[in-house]
Amino acid sequence: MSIESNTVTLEEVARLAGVSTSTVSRYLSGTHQVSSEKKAAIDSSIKRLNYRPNLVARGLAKGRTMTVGVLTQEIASSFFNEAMRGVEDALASHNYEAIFVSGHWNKVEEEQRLLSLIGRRVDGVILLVADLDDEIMDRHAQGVPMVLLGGQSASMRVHSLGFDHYSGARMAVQHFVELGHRRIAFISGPQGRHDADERLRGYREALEAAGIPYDERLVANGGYVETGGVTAMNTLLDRGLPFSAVFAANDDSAYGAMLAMYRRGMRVPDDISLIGYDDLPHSSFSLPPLTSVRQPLRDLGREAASAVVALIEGRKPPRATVAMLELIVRESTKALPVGSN
Amino acid sequence: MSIESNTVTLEEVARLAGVSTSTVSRYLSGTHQVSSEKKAAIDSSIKRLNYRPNLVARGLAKGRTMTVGVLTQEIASSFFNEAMRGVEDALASHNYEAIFVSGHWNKVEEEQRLLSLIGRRVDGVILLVADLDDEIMDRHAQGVPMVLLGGQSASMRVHSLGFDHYSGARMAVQHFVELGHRRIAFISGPQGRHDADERLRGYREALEAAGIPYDERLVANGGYVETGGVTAMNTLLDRGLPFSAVFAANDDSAYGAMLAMYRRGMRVPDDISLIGYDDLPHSSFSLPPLTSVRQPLRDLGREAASAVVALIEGRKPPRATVAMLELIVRESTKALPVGSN
DNA sequence: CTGTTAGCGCGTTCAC
DNA sequence: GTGAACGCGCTAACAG
Repeated sequence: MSIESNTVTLEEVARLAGVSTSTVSRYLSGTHQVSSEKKAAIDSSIKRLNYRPNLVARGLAKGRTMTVGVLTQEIASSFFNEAMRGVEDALASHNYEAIFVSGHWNKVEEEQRLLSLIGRRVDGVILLVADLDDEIMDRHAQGVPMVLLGGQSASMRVHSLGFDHYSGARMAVQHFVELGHRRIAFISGPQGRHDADERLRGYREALEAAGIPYDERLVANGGYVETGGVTAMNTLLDRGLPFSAVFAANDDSAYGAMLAMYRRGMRVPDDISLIGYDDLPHSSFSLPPLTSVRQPLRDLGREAASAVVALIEGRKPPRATVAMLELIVRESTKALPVGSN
Repeated sequence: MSIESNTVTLEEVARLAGVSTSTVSRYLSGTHQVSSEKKAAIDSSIKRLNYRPNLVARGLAKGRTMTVGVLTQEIASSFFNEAMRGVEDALASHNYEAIFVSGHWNKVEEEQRLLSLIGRRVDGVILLVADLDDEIMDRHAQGVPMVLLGGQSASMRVHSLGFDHYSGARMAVQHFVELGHRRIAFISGPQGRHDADERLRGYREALEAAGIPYDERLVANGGYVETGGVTAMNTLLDRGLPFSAVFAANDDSAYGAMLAMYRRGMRVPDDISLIGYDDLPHSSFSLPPLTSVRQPLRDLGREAASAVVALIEGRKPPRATVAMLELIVRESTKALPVGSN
């Protein structure tokens, strides 16, 4: 029978075990040897009292909390899920723990949360696609090891782990080209956001590399969201220019595009081929299952975690092992019959 | 220019301002009046040193951390998103903050995370659909105010805020009945899980209420996941019994069902009508947009938060205001032509 | 109103 | 190996 109350302290454990608090502390942290008789006494004492170390006190005493804060946008988005898993995994293997807070795509809130994390004295911070200004990141990175995952900070203090959006976009377009498509439209993401701009650039340069002139009338903004995808697809279709393929800057806008086509009675890939980006879990189950560019989110999360830990421990973060982008080919793309177009 | 270092303490602020630490502390917490000259001195001192209170030390001193821990399953799932937002909102209005950790649907991990939260001395805990045994919840609820959102604990100590899965299921089936359907299949969730069982019960009793005999051959397990939905739908179809409508225990399995039909060239709702449960954000964009049962997740999250705060402050949690379930009718359901079936 | 003195629970010297 | 004493940064009595 364990005794109740959550306010059992190390001191009580020590008293019951007939030893000093230092001994208990040492035994718990495993830093020193402790005679086996005392070990036993302490063990049973801990069990009887149902003792749980007070992490707050420990944190204050050691000046380290063994936890890293993760600032995400929407704490629940399938996009972030994989990355967070990677972060948790890697952290756990280093005996650190992650706590999550969310910024809700709002700069002000984001900074608040970041400050709160720092106030909690987390040992490090991982910014999962932050929207923060470089200057702000830089300022706060003075106080705590910080890595930015999925972005590129100008600050020397923050360790950036970017995604290669440019190459991913090129892969997608190139796949269309290989299938014989030449009239390829693009549903872009939010202008001004680095990742969105890079994907657009990839689209343009892949076209160029294939000797296909860039035509801005074949580009419409989808803002990375489903409704935007619907609108963009309608815009594209209404402009009346022919195209046989569409590359959407992310899967969500691709879903929207599919819905727009569905409403018009058009079929993917028979009428138009479609490729998305991010390879969300759902993309295996859309109608039809969507061809998409997959980023090794989990691995990237792991790397981010390893990087903070390295930073925390005063080492320099390992060189990023270039994670491989992958085009997951499903059923939304189809070769263009020779001679058509 | 603010000075660097994150190790600025209250004491340094006090010294620079020429006052005692208590005065600074009091000014910061606003518990006592402080002369306006000192206020100014402290303010400028804080600014110059770029002081941030050490929340760890504060937590130790006060015995309260002003934070509640939220244990979720998949930290990033659209299902939990709304609920978490509600939790954050309500908590913020009470000056508490939320930190999230995830149990990954794994009992062992779940308990670990819970212990970690308690070790961090959070003032309260919200279990967002926990898988924990009643006994374990009960044990830990001794030490900290605990509310279970989306479940029903046998423990008197934990404040349960259940969802009304039963009624939701009845709503769905009843809608089918009103549309003239009588051969209604069901894709069930994981057997043994309370919510899944309740949805099944709702399905059965709604049938009964409509004078339709329950036929277990019209039920197949989808396990709440897409792949399960595919399998279940195939099973149902392969059994050869006629049915004109399918109620899936959640949206994910409904998506799977749609894919299975798509593969067979069947159309929703022309060949078969379909209703899901949870009304995930994506359901507005599936092909066709899915009719689904929506739970007021955000409101429930708010209630959970208000309940923990009440518990923490020694009040008794307000009586749950019965949140309304809603059937969101989209395009996956269709009336059966009179005389058919 | 404000300074002084004690802790909060734990890790960590420093002696033995 | 082990205990005593001190300190982490802050709040909370206790006296003015």
